[in-house]
Amino acid sequence: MDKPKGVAFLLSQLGAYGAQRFAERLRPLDIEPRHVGLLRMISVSEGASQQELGERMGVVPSRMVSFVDDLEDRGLVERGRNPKDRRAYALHLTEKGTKMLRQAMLVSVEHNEEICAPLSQDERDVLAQLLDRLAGAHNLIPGVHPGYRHLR
Amino acid sequence: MDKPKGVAFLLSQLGAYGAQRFAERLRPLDIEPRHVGLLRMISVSEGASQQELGERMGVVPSRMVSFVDDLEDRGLVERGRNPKDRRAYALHLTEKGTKMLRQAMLVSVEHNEEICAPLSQDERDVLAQLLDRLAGAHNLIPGVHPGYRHLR
DNA sequence: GAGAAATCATTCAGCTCCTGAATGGTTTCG
DNA sequence: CGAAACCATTCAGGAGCTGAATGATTTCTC
Repeated sequence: MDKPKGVAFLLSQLGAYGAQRFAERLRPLDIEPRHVGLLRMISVSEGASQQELGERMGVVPSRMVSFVDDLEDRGLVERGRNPKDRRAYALHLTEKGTKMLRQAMLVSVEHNEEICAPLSQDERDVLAQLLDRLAGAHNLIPGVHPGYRHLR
Repeated sequence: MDKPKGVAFLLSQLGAYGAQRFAERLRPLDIEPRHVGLLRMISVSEGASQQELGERMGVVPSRMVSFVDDLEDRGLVERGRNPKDRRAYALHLTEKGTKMLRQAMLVSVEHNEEICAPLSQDERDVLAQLLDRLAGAHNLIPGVHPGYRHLR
């Protein structure tokens, strides 16, 4: 009765489940998964404009506005002015934002541990390597995906 | 510079990407990924009620209504009356629905092939086995996940 | 250098999706 | 029989996404 499920199907299932669990784990920090990537992106690209970041993450400008609004409302990022170009902002993390990112990274590690728990260390390595190959071959960049309705 | 990405992160990325690609492949059939699971569920549970199916797939009754509406509008399923219980429907596929499911399964196989293309057959087997272990250990049932906003 | 074109951020209307609380008809329980 | 449980449905409310405008600024072009 149990047909062997395809890899693509399993990836969708596990990806969706993992994202959901990660969101739950982040709840005490009052942020969501999508915010973590943005925080991280800002931290490695201090002073970038919204559009620069949006491009790298595959997020259209109008969406970026509300993402950054979210983080600014929480006091995690600041929209600084760029003296070279007064149209664009120069985004950077506040102190609170830096701490928050650090917290979120810890949560992320815990979460990863939970997901991998059923596997031995060797198996995790094998899995990580295979997934990395797939991600590379399909040109996946670490970004914020547009919301999408999910799974069969 | 390239930190090794966690398994959980890769799963989310690949799951999201795969779901998106699958949706694109289904577009010519005028259905979406979520419909495929429902068609499949109905086909293996002929005459089940909406609530039965919803329970197995983790979908609340009010959502089920519109899912079934979608399929009924496309002429793929019929809401038959259950003579034993006139509150509940007895859902079953129309002939068109059966054909559609068959088509969708073909698309699904193609899609899986595309996702796995970068890997050798042996590697696919290893990957499938590891993912299956994870899915089992985390109690994932093949269902329609509630929509969720995705990825950092 | 002045006017035209491109660029950055923003707003907004319109759409889809999801949830939870009612509602009506039907069955089952006591 | 009357009360409670149950199936499907509707509906209002909220969240998220998109694409087309808009205003401010910069860059291009002659």
